[in-house]
Amino acid sequence: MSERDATLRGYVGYAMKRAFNAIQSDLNATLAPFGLRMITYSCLTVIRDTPRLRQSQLADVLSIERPNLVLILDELERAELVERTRAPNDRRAYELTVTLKGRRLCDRAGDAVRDHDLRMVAGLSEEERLVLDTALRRIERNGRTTDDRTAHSERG
Amino acid sequence: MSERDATLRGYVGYAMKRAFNAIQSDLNATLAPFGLRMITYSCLTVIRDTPRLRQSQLADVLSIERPNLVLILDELERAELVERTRAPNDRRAYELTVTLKGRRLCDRAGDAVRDHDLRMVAGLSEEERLVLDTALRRIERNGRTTDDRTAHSERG
DNA sequence: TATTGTTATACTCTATAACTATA
DNA sequence: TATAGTTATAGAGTATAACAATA
Repeated sequence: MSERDATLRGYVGYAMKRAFNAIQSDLNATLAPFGLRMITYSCLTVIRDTPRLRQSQLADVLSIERPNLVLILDELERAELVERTRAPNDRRAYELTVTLKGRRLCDRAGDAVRDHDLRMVAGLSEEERLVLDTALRRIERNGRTTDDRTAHSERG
Repeated sequence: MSERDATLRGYVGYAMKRAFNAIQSDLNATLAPFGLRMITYSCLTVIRDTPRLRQSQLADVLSIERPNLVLILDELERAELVERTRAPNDRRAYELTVTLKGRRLCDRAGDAVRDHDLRMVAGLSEEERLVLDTALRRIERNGRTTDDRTAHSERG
């Protein structure tokens, strides 16, 4: 049974896209009962873990553009999971905090997400999971270095 | 230096998203000089590799919806890389073929994509790359089985 | 009736420019 | 002048319903 995407299967990028689609789909199904999506769960978690986090810092951490974060935080605030409070020293900025309700939801959703994550790597040995994690970090890093290369060659 | 996304870093899915973003960004930069995107390159390659491929089959192979494929093929046909010809036995269907121009572009772009793919896994040993590939396939497969589970529980 | 390709449409995600209020 | 958050907007990518032609 020769697969029609045999050539593409030779690329790590193709396998990665298919694997990531599987994860994304299962994760969104996992989070839907909590009224969360991938990005809102990610924001909620980072805010809970980081005291006095500002919007621009959160955008940096999650590699999303500042304008796109605004609507996400509006959504979390409307759901009473997160609050924006003025920073005392800089009246331009907001400090982000989770509400009690937000903390509780984050905990419960976190359990579900951990289950989901384990489900996705089921059948892989502990060592294989370790190698996978190493490889993914390395690929992310390789991407940053080729970013630089591209930026330089575009400038000159 | 405690990272603010430490909790998220514990998930394979989070590492995968970041790694895939890096790949996607580098791949699109790689393909832009050829006038191609990830999806158009994928279509071009599968069509070149598969004689008498039909649109619905291509959509199945690449897991994209039939309506979305129409515009992609319009784009490839406008660029004179691919042709739609009526299937002799079934006048509803089209058979897809690459033109000579399409074949040549696919070859040249393929070289660039292979370079890109190797760049992304630079620093990983041959064994680590093998484990990575195994793991990604496994995750994709795990996603399909939880799809089934979801579908069943949704039905009853 | 079912299938192939198509149209129309809508929703999410992402990216950029320009604005406001502060610094 | 530069920065934090915001608004408006536009481009991808993705998903579904409904249609015409054909099986």
